[in-house]
Formats: sequence, C-alpha cells, structure tokens
Amino acid sequence: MTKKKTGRPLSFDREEALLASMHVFWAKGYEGASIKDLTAAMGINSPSLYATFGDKHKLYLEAIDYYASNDACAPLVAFETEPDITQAVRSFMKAVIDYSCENASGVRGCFLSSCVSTSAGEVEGAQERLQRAVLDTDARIARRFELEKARGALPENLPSLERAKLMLDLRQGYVFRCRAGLDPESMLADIEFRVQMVLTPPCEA
Amino acid sequence: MTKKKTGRPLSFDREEALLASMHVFWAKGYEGASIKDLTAAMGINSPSLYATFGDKHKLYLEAIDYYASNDACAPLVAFETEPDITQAVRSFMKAVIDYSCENASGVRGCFLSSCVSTSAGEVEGAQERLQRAVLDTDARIARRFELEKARGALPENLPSLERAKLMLDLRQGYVFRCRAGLDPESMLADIEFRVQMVLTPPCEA
DNA sequence: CCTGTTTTGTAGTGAACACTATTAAAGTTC
DNA sequence: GAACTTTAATAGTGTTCACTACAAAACAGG
Repeated sequence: MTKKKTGRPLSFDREEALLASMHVFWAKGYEGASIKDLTAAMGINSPSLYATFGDKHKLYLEAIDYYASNDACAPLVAFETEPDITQAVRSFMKAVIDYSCENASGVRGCFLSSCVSTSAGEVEGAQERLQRAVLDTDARIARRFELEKARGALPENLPSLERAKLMLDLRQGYVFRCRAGLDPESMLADIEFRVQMVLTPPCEA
Repeated sequence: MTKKKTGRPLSFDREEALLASMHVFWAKGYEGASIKDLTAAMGINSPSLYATFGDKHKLYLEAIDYYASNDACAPLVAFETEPDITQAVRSFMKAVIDYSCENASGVRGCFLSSCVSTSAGEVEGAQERLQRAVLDTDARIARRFELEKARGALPENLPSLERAKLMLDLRQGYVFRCRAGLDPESMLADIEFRVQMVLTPPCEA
C-alpha cells in the first residue's frame, strides 16, 4: 500500500497534525472548518495535507477514528482508572463537566457530541463511526460494572448495560449544558445524586 | 420600524418559510446550509430571502427564536398535555425517541441539540439563545412537578428542579443515540425504568 | 557529490459561496 | 384605470471554497 522508497522525510508529526485538525473540526464543525483553518492549526501547507491525508473528508474520518480509538475521551479514562467504582463514576461525571466546559484546547463539549453528531446526517461515514463509538462505550462501561459485580463491589441485581447507557446518556446532558454555556457549579451540584442513581439497584420489594 | 405603505403583498407565508429554513439548518447545520439550499426549501428566490430576513445569520437566529417560543418541540408539548404525571413523563420519553429518530421532515435529532449546539461556539448569538432555552425548559418541567406536588400527585420530597434537569438530560442522551442511528427499540426498552427514576423520591431512610 | 525520490512553498484552478443591482411584474389606492 | 409602491426573477458581483500544477529544496542511497 504505502510505497515509500527513500527521500525527504516529513517535517511534521502526523499524529500531532491529526490531533490539531480534530480540534479545528471540534470547534467549527465539518463544514465550518476550512482548509485554511486546518492547515494553519496543523502548521502545514495544503499540499502536505492532501498528500498525507487525501482530502478534507478523509482527514475528518481519520480524526474520528483517532478520537475513538486512542482514549482521547478523558472522562472515560478517568472512569476506568479509578479503582473504587463509586469514585470512578463520580470522577467520570466530574471529568465530563470539567472537560466539556473548558478543554485545554479551548473547545467546549465533546468532539463526538458537538461535531460528529451534527455531521452524521450529511457526511458519509460519520454516522456509522458514531454508532460504533456509542455501542463500544456502552459495552466498555458495562464491562466494568460486570467486573465489579464479580468482585462483590456491586450488587448482583444491578442491570449493567442499562446503567452503562444511563451513565453515558447523563454525559450527553452535561455536555449539552456546557455547550450552552451554563455554569459548571450548577452541574457539579447534583452529581452525587446521579452517582447513586447509576449504582443503586432497583429499590423496592 | 416596518414602514409598509401599500403595494404588492408577499407571495409566500413568512412563518412557513422560516420553518422550512429551520429544517434545512437542522439537517445541514449552519455552515452546511447554503443560500441555495435555503431558498429552494423555502420556495423563494434569494432577493426575497434577504429582503424578508436580512441575511443568513439573522435568518438563523430568527429560526432559533421561532423554535424556542412556538412549542416547536413536540416532546415538551406531549409532556405538558398529558394529565397524568407518570404518563406525561413516559410520553415525553417516547416522543423524544419517536421524534428524534424520524421526524416528519426527515431530519433526525433535535434542532437545538443537533444544530444550534454545534454552532454555539462560532455563530454569534447562538449560545446565549441556547442557554436561555435550556434554562427555560428546566424551569418549565420543574413547574409541572411543583404543580403535581401541590395536587398531591407527587411526593413532597421530590426535588423538582433536580428531576427536571435529569429528565432533560436523559433527553439529550436519547437524541444523541438517535442521531447515531441506533435502534429505537433498544431505547424504548428502558423507558419505564427511567420514568420511575425521575419521579421516585430519594429511597432510603 | 551526484542521482533519485519525496516534501515543501507559491501560486493559481474552476466552482460554489453569500449577497445584490436591475428590471419586469403584480397589487393597492385614489 | 393611471400612478405608485413593493415584490419577483434574472443575472450577475467579488470573495472564499476545496483542491492542485509546478518548481525549488531537502534528504537518502550509492
């Protein structure tokens, strides 16, 4: 496939440039991100972009794949890193809010929620990637719950997948609110209640 | 302001055209919607668009305002129409899924979630309108809960605003999943659990 | 250090963009 | 029905869009 013999090496880091492009898409959307915007942020000229990534569309899809498969979603990492399950859910929620309200790169929300989701109807290949990302994340969270149930840290009657989906859906709510510019404090306030909601099994006879 | 004396009347319905433009923005996003797309859907020529709405940006803001203040959000209407509160929440959830997965106009998701939210960072005036819409909706739902508590249909210790925000956030999750092309059936499955979650007060001693 | 290969940077391609000047047509009013 | 006002439709405006020829430059191999 990649028929590279010898010659001048790339003067920029491919992965770094890809990440930079993702932040531009994130901030401006697929249509809103111009090649000029992209190349400026990536620190390269347009011919390099086309030689390296094909075209705008391919670059976009690659950025999605990169995000989905490189633990680019900080809250999920926080969730999986934390040993105590209650603390893990709590950290996830907190990370979602912190991360969504002011990311290091200045963009708000979540790449998948705020950008890819919008383009899903128009940009070919976006919806299917989004769908797989959602299903994968559901499963990933549920797996952790199952693990904790096996360890005895969670009650057996907790419906893992149902609660995993709940946790992810609550995330969408937070991301949306951050995107709308709402005060993070107001969101942090009811985290505790939601953590219990996710982890407490059906509470009646 | 509007200095209209006499002359030829508009050959199209202003509100109808505005609604049509909203659906285009909804489907394609702000940047993705071209004047050509808009005028085609609105059934008018571009000079009429500019004469009537100013420019693309003003048209967009007006479309947002229209959506926010004209009960254009079907699920919310379903929620407020249904007399029984449990059924109201259930209808809301169901409407969100039905409405988000396949709208009459062929667009998926929600205008605010899928379009305005993305443009909030770039299009002037979008974020503030989005924020007000979220806060208003929170309050609107909470008001209904308060009303039901006064009627005795809901327990006094149910935190109205907290549950209102929860209900709206769950909505974002559903909308997102619909946008990702997930199967509606899988979402309809755990509605009942979520309805109880919204309406059941904190369940311990 | 010369040949070959690849990446750069400049400059520019046609097409699509948001937007408008202009003219013809359609109503309203007296 | 003539005068006036306003909208409608055509046909453009300059600008920006995604994308690319082309030529100079930078490295690898011998």
